[in-house]
Amino acid sequence: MSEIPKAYDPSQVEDRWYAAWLKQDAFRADPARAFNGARSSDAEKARHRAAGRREAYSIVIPPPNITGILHMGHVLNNTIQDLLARRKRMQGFEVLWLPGTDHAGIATQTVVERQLRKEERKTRHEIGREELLRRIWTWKDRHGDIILQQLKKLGCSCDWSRTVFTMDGLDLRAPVARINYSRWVAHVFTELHRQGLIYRGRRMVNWCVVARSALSDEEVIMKETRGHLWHLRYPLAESANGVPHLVVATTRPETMLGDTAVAVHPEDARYRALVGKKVKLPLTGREIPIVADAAVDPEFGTGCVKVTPAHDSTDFAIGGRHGMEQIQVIGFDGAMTAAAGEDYAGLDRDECREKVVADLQELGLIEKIEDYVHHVGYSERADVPVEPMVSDQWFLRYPAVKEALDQVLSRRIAFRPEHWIKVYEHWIANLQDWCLSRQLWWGHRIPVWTRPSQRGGNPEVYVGVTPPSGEGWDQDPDVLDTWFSSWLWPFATMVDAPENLAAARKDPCSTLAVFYPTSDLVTAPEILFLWVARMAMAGNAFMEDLPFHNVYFTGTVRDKQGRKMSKSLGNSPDPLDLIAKHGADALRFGLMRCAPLGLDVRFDEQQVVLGRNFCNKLWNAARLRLSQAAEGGAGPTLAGVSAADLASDDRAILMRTDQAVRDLGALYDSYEFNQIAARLYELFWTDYCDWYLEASKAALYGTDPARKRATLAVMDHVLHIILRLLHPYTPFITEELWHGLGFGGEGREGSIQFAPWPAPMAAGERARLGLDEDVLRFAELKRETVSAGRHLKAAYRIPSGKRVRYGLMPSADWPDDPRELAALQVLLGAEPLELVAQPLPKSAAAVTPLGKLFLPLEGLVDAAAEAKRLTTQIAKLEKELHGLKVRLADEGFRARAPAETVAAHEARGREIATSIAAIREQIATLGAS
RNA sequence: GGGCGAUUAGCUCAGCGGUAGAGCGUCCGCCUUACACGCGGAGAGUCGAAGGUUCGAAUCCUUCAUCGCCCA
Repeated sequence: MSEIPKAYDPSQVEDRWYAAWLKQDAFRADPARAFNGARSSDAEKARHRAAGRREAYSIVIPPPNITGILHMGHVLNNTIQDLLARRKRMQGFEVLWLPGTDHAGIATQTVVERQLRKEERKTRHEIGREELLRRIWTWKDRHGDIILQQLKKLGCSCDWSRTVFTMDGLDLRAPVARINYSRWVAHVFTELHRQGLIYRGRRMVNWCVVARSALSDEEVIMKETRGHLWHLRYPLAESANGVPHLVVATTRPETMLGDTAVAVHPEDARYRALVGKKVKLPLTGREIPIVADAAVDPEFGTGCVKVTPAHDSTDFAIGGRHGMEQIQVIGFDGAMTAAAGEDYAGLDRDECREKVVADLQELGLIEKIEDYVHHVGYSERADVPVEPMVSDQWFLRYPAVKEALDQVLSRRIAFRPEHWIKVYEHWIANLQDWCLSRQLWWGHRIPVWTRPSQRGGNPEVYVGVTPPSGEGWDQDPDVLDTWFSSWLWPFATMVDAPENLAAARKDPCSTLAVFYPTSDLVTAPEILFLWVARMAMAGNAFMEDLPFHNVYFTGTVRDKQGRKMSKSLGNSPDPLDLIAKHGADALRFGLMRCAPLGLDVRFDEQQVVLGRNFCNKLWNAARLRLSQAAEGGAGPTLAGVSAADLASDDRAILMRTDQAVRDLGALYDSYEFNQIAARLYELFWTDYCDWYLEASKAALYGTDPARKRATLAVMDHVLHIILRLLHPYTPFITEELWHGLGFGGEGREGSIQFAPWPAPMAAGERARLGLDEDVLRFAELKRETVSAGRHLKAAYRIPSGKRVRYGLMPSADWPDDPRELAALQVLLGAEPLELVAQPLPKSAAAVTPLGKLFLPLEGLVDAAAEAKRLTTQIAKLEKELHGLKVRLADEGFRARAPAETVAAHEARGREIATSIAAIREQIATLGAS
């Protein structure tokens, strides 16, 4: 015993086991020994099973971005995936958890460009496209899989041999990729283009001036912003009815330099007479028309709005309807263009705003400035205001929209929690075409080539997976949105290249045939549109099937005060620090314990401490068992144990364990991971440690070898189950103890990872061991009795550990069984516990379900205090009794409530009345003692 | 402005029609031969507010309030 440390030290255990698991190839998924359950009839399943094949279970990881480092959101997300995967492995499934990373176009290119600027004071244009890409690949070599290494510290059981990167196939230094992911991206583009769903258009798009690229609508975050509403005076070019000027209200005065009109609502009587006339645009001298357009909201400002077709999407539409010119005054870099006029050209858009306002003010053309709260779109990555900009881009009309919607509405794709269905439905109903092109270099280059036509006219266009033959072709310089590669993730990670899709489908042992569709997807709701919805469409469009059966949406991990974790707040703990301090098991268990389905997670390091304490408790429960090893039984089996060998505590823990096994099944079915953790905690800590182990000490330290043998058999049986139930949550310590307790064996087969998931006990076995409801009922009476007895000690300030004499005057429920007396004695810390026929004199007493309990105090008993204590108890009981009586006296209740309820109330009433009588009796005897 | 979610003990959450629960924190007592990362005991809630349905509501319905998220 002494060689096993008292406190559990995870640092000695976790890395060792992770390395062992990798060596055993424990996480490798082999399609050859599996079959696709979702696509098999019952008869086929039976045939597969007979051939020794396992049902497949698969998860694809939401690929973290190569610039990322592990944060609490990843820990939550990946712990959930890991515990799903581990449980399925134990349930006998062939599990594929497929890992990988995504190339994060904007983020990655930004990181490397920043480095370039800092270290060499160069821009990407100075070093050129090829050199920049070379440098990003080098950067990726160094940093790209940091996060995957971190997931290993967390214990994630991914099949690392299948790791995919969304730009696999593009690295010129490694031309042969296991999965040519990039070829898939080009293939899908080409195919959708062929179907006419991808087109090129000149449109108003969201422009990020930092990335100098277009963004999709989903990459724009609307932020509430305190700004101003500037009311500008635009003088009329020729006076009309004595009106000197119009007042237009705007949140962006700098755009006035690009105004091409003033617009009013056609029904607006105030301005009807002015439509068709002109105003003189201040600062530019240009004359621009006053037009009528229904898009104008007469309630906004003065009802007159300035129209800037090149810099506002509503104005773009108005401009289109009225054939207006688009004057681009803000450049793609965010600085004012020459078209803004020589006073403003070259200024940053923010500086320009200040100057325009100052200049107008000087001219007396600002009517007023109001504070104004409005919503401004920000670039998700660069966190700067997005500039609406007209440019030529590639767009996609989404494919398979109907299928993707129907599958979610019909629950064929089940969302958990379900309320995300409505959000999904709403988004689908309001779909806008997806702007696919990005003006970046890092990513999948758009597979479109053009060359000038030989005979003049429109240039030739070629779209294809491989470059066209012939001379003079130029490839589109832009790359595709990163999400345009991510949306293929569930299947493109499973087939080496699109041209082999048909073969993969036909081969029943291919990864795709076995593992697609995937089973569960675990992700954050923030990417419901960016990723989940689009995967559903891509799956249907290219696999003619949904990509996953279940989608679990995690909550957001927040700090104790409910704030989102962020770098700037510094409130985001480093998970690796937490692992170093408390262990990965502790982090996993602690986090899962406080992460409810459908709610955000309030995280605090205290939760991890709780996890650590739990692991330590587990460690010590195993130590207790090992300290008894010399007299150990025949391993984790109850086969040699008969009902007669078992005391009520043995039966109770067997039943509670069995009940937990059943409860956990239902909780896993409903993805209530925090409840699972709580249930495990209760079973192990409360039921097993606090009650069973304490009671079992009567047998362990007693003199009856048969009792001791039976007790050890029960301990082994229960520990054997508890370790397996806990393994998905705390994989490392359970593996360590599995072997420490001698349950495991050599190699992969001896690992707890492949030990069968505990099954509910068969009815026959329950009957054989005498496990029935009466056992639990009696156990409850015993708990109440013990609590009452301990309370007596505490009430008289007797240290709980001090062994003192107790007397029990048993009630009718007391079984005539010396084993019960021995257990009760240990649980009470009594020495001795005597059965008595008369009240013990000079005693404090408690009325318990199993009898009157006396604690002799040899003159220490304070009759007044004792009377007060007992009277308080009576008051409590009487209050409850009163409530019951009122209800029972109610005719409506008697007439309408179910008979069992009435009976239960009556029974409880009798019970209370009996207790009250007994306590009164005790008070009456106080004076005599 | 539209939609969704939350509101239960100091904190984090269970309970979702029949006597208000857990963990943590607090207080008191204990180094009781597995564990002080522990053990025993105690105190603590008019279940956000107001109506309604019901014999009975934390639980179902309506309205409102506050907070959060998504979409405009």
